[in-house]
Amino acid sequence: MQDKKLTRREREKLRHRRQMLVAAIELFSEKGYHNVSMHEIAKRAEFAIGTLYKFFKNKEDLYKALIMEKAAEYHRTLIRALSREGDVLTILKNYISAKAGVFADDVATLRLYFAETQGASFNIKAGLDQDIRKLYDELVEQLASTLEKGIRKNVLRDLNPYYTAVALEGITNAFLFCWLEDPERHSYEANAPVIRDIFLKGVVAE
Amino acid sequence: MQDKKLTRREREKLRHRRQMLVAAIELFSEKGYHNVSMHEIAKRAEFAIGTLYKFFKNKEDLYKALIMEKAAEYHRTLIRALSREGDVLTILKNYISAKAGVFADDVATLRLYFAETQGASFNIKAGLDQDIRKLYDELVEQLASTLEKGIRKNVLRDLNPYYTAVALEGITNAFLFCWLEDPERHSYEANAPVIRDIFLKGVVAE
Amino acid sequence: MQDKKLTRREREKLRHRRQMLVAAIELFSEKGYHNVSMHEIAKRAEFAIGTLYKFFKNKEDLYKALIMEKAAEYHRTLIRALSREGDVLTILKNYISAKAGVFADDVATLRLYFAETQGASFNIKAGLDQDIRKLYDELVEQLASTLEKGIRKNVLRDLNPYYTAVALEGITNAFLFCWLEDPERHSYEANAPVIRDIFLKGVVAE
Amino acid sequence: MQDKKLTRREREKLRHRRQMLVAAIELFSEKGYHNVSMHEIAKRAEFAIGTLYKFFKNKEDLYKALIMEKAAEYHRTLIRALSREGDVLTILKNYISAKAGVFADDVATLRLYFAETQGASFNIKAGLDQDIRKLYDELVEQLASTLEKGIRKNVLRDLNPYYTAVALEGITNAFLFCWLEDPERHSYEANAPVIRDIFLKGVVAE
DNA sequence: TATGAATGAGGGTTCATTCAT
DNA sequence: TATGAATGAACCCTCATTCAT
Repeated sequence: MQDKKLTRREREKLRHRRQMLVAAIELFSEKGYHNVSMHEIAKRAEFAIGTLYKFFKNKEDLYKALIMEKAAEYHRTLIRALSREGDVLTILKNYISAKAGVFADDVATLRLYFAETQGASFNIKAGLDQDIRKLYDELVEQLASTLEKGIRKNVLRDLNPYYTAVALEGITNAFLFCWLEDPERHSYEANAPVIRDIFLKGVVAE
Repeated sequence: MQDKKLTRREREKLRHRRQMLVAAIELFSEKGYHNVSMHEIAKRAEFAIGTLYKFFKNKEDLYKALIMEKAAEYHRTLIRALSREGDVLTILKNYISAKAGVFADDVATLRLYFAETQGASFNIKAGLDQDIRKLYDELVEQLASTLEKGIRKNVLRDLNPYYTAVALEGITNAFLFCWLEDPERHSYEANAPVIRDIFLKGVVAE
Repeated sequence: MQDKKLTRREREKLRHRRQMLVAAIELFSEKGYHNVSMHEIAKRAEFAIGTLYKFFKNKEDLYKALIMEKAAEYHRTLIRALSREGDVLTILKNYISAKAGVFADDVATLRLYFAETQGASFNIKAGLDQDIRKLYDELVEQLASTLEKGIRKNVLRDLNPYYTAVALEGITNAFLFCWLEDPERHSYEANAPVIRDIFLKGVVAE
Repeated sequence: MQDKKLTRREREKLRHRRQMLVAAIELFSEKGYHNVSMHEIAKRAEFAIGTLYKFFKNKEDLYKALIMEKAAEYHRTLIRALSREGDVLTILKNYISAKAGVFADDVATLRLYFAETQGASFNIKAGLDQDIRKLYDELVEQLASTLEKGIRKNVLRDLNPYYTAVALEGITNAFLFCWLEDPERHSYEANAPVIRDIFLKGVVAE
């Protein structure tokens, strides 16, 4: 966050690290973890292979760092959207919109995130699975507790909050996926109202 | 389909092929495409490596055959559910239930199917993506046209049929995924009513 | 031992294994474990690198197999020499001669054996050290017990049998080493009488 | 030798060099030449890698410097022991004792020295072999000439002086090796009388 | 036809060494 | 002079695929 107090050397190092991560995200997102070699990443980042290994212990480590940094940011944003003051319906609307924001200009990362969370990832890195799932579970719980609040206030119908959260996730991710597959045709932002329309109509009381 | 008219030789061959595919599904589903070797598959199927290659041109071919056979069956079942006579709401209810039926006792294949369709699969086999997506698109179109029928008959609200179909897919897949991750805790069948409740409430007119 | 009952395939496999070990011994002996690559060994043995790995799990495994096979043979021969019937002095003379026999036409292996046992080997393979040392310790114990017999019979002076065994090993190995360094100048066989002369004179009673 | 006339700068430099060599000896002795990296040595010596290379042209150079300095000291001590005035038997007794003195409190270096001289060292540095062997050969020659003197004076039996020297080296090294492997159990100093007993009994006249 | 030994390209990783600061 | 980031050759090993039997 605060690069200010770093020496020039340290700032350079951080910049280099970021360059490597950018190259890696691009390649992993284009071709998938197993179809990208460390040499390829190094080349794209314009560093020698040895330099790459100075920054990341090994390929799995690099991948994990990359995924976890992005996932943490994503979840932080969404948790924040759910934590804001206000009535439940507004919070849910904001939440639906916020989902687009995080990856707005970063389809590559979204692809990776989906590959990891939706696609029955196969333990690329032992532990990554667990770590990322923990984040995801936290998010769903938070969403469920928001929904529960709405139910208690009779704003929402009396549905199982957990499964309602799952349903909302399902819908929003489906639209994100549409956008991912063909960003020209399917704008997530433009479709957010559709999501709200269907989902909220399905869950609000009365 | 019709093993009857085949010679014993041909029947044997088909049986062997099936044995290989079963071994492959198990392994791919446990460990993912890139973490399974052809030798491993051959061994599990109790054939020599050379024999495996007599049946499948290469690893990608084997994988594609496997995925496409299952996907075709899956889509056939769902398309059939959508093609039945009857009122739209009943069709939709049946459709939601049918989704569970296909993979009822075959989590392994479901995992693979999800990895391939939800998880931003990375062109394991050039072309597989296209082929499977074509099936999927057909399904969504068919679903959309069913919904459209409902809209025309004023059974459903006037929503964009395509995106409504996307939303339904999103919800049902989310529940399938829950089941996949923890079959003990999250029975898809038991949750089908929740899906209907939320989704149909969201889309039916009045 | 008994190749007779093996199929042709199996005999071929054994022959190939032997060819690989021969290539490996030559190279390791010329340049040392760390200065020889698996590719080099494969090339010298006229096999592809992958074939080498079909026979040996990894480089350490190959090395260990090689060393242990030779060491076992060496120790078997010497133990046999010590186990023969007869008076102690004859046994010792035979033992001294036998030391040459094993490596008579295989300087390469002797070099490796010395590197491993005399040269403070640095655990090329965890466990190799232990395994080979166990063999060596057995040998020294056996030698010590032979000497002890001689002492009890008053054929030898009353010396500590273990350290006397160590001394004999030291002398014989020193001569083997001479031969190893310059086989033309220092024949072990020709020098065996010198060893007997000095050592036996030093230890016999009277 | 003479640090006195050196400037502070030069004295510092020498101290640094010594620190590096100490770190290197420890590591090489623990793990062997090939299992120690230059970075490791630099770190242990608490210098930057670049600084290490200011002092030693490369890894081989560092190793050679280290080995040769120790070897030179060792041989100097032994040659001195052989050069003293006095009767041959006393000289030999002193020589046997002196062998322990050099490495008395430096097992690390002894390990390296043995790895290099007994263990069929594999030309870690082209030339090191030759250089160290030259020292060794000088020592054996000197020892042989001492023995020859004894033979001429009829103090020793009429044996080949060179091979007798080889035998003495063999015995003493075997005991040093015992001590090296298990310093608790096998004290070289305590065993020196055994060596003298066996060896001298074997070589003295009458 | 079924077999499995053999192949070798290619990938992950290490580490001695250099050089700009 | 001391530093340590950067380099890239070279190594170990895997595995999809072929082909003689």
